[in-house]
Amino acid sequence: MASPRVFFHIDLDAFFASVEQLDRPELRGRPVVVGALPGQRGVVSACSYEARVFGIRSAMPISEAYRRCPQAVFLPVRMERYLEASRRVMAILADFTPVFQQISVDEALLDMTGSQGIFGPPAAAALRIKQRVRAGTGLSLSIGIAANRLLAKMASEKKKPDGLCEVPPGGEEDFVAGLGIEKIWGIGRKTIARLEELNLASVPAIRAVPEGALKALMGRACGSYLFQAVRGIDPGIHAETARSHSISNETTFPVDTADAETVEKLLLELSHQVMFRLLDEGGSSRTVVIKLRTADFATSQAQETLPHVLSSAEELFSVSKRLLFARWDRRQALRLIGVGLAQVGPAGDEQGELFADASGKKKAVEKAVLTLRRKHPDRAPVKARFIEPPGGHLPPGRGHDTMPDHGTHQR
DNA sequence: TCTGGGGTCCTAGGACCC
DNA sequence: TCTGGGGTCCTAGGACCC
Repeated sequence: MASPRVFFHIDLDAFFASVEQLDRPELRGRPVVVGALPGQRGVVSACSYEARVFGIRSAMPISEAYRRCPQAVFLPVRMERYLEASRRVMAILADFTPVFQQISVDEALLDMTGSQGIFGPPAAAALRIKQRVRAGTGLSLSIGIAANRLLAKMASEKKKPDGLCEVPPGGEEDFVAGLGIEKIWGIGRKTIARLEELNLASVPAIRAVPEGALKALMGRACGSYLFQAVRGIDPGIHAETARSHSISNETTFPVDTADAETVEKLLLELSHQVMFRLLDEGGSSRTVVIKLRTADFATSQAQETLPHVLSSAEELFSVSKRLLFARWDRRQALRLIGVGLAQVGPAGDEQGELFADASGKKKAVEKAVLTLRRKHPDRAPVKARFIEPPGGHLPPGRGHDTMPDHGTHQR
């Protein structure tokens, strides 16, 4: 007979802000907001619990955060540092089980099924994890324990910060019944609004609806998801199976622009960033995606699948440029542009062949650029024709290369 | 409130093939 | 000339999460 499964969901508390407070003791006990700086376009990436007292939250516009608490310490995102701290925490967590899934910079899922013989009851193991992470890194975290990933995830939310919450075996339905629907993972603003319209804005109300009716009202996938989630059944969040994925980089202009050359320059840089990441992970893709957001915040995407695998940043640039300029109504200023690759899979033989002949040279150039970027991550590659004559200057705000930002919520 | 950046999964319609 | 049903690939958009 199989023993009941035991999952731990680990969530680092106010992660980015906690790392800043760790590095700078004078910030401890003070409201700290990590993200855009006041005056810039952007949002809160993470904030300390002291800042939350003022109503500051992740994803809030920075202007709003400043209005609520001008005396807070506003800091830029130092992703390299957070990634380093994250790696140290994850290494400790991985010591506790071979079945370990990192979900984001500040979250992990541990399958602790059958670990009782080594660590004792789940709660005792969880306390050991918290102690070891605190001793090893100075960071605090919250742990949710349950029989599946969905419940473990919702449990870790419940007692933050520095919390421990266990859903006892058999207590699954009661646990979910005690939650507001906004606490259920996967149910966001739009779904709540729709459920309210239908007078179904509570767990018991949703439970009373048969699965078929729920699917008819909310759509097949959403209905089926809701039916299971309100009963504490994991509909399959965070599957382990590796699938094709996507890689993208996007940037909001400091000021909206309708200048083609400015747009093109950024597009070139984004193409390099994306291709760099593709080569770095040894992936390949045939599908180019561009994204644009106009001054009125309307956002759209266009994509094109090529008959062959992308072979260079130059090619990515030329395809994305064609797509973007076909989409862009030049009377409208742009707020943001993005470049991405979809359906990224492992690089196969087709790529080897491709690089072996015609594009071998390009690939060599690409590799050289990659190496350069590793050595000088602060410098963006610029095409010769974009380099300004002596005395000229590079466009503002585009002079540096950023690591991908891994999110906002409750860091 | 004047709204970042990086992702995932789902849907619906059209093209094309058998 | 009008008619199937199923499958795959592609595109655009939407919801959600960190």
